[in-house]
Amino acid sequence: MGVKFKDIIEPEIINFKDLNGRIIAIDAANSLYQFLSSIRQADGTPLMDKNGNITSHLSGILYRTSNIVEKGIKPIYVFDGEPSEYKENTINERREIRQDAEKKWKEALKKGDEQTAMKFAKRSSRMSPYILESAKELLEIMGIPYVQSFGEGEAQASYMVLNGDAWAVASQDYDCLLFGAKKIIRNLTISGNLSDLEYLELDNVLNRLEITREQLVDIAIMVGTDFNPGIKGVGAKTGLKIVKNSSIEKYIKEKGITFDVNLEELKNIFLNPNINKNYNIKWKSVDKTKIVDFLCEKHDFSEERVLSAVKKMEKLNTTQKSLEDWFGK
DNA sequence: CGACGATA
DNA sequence: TATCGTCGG
Repeated sequence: MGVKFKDIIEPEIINFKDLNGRIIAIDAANSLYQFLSSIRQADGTPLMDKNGNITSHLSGILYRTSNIVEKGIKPIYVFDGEPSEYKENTINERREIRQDAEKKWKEALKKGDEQTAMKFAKRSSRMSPYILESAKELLEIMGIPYVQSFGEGEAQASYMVLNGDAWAVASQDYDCLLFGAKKIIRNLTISGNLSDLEYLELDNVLNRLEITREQLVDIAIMVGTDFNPGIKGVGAKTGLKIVKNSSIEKYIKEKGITFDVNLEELKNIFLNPNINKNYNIKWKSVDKTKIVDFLCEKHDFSEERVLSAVKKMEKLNTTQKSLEDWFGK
């Protein structure tokens, strides 16, 4: 879900042109979830090949990636590793929501209520090992690099920006601000009004709010994150006031609030995440034979459509870093 | 979500 | 050229 910062964040609107030549670290889990939940038929059934394998995510990766490559962007997909033990409650909660949604989806299908069916089908989306493996296989064939995180993908992607290996992180969640991503892009999609990409710079966010990243993390912990439930009644605006006029420590002491986890450890999930520093990034040209075999032969995609996406992919500059990333700001 | 054809 | 509706797998 991600931390609820909407009330204190003022994103800039940018255009695809502003990303020309840029390396973007894409939160893979975030993208895959979007594809799985939204690429569906009217009754909520995902796209599938004739063997019943889900292909919605493959469709999403193929068409979105080829589009952004055509626009001069060099993508890197960053996959999640092992979740923190602090995330257990969130994971269990999500599983229950999914299972409940699946039940309601099937019930609505029996009644022939497509709208309700679709609503619950979207919520039933599940990230299986097959989804992850097939996504990585497609990226390899497309010549798009991906990085396997040790922990949170957003933490890894944020580090990659800090380290100069990517220009920005693309994710719908604001969590990468907590992980220290200097630049963040939301709505990196081709649909939408072509120019409603949201852009955030961490330093601008902190300057405007007149707080430090540590204080932003404190706000998140009070609002609630994937790793802790937060404090009831504290939203982003209240949290901001607390860190500016007082502190999270003083506030919980005054209110007699106790966390059932160690506060410093919770902060460290964001401030000192476990990072895989041994990654290498290389763009290759798309393998036309393999992509046709994988998508058309194995997964029943239309060859005509795949080839037109392949054509867009051929714009990819396969040098390791773009000029902008060597010399740019 | 994004491709593609229809429509104007 | 822009917007809409339906299909894709």
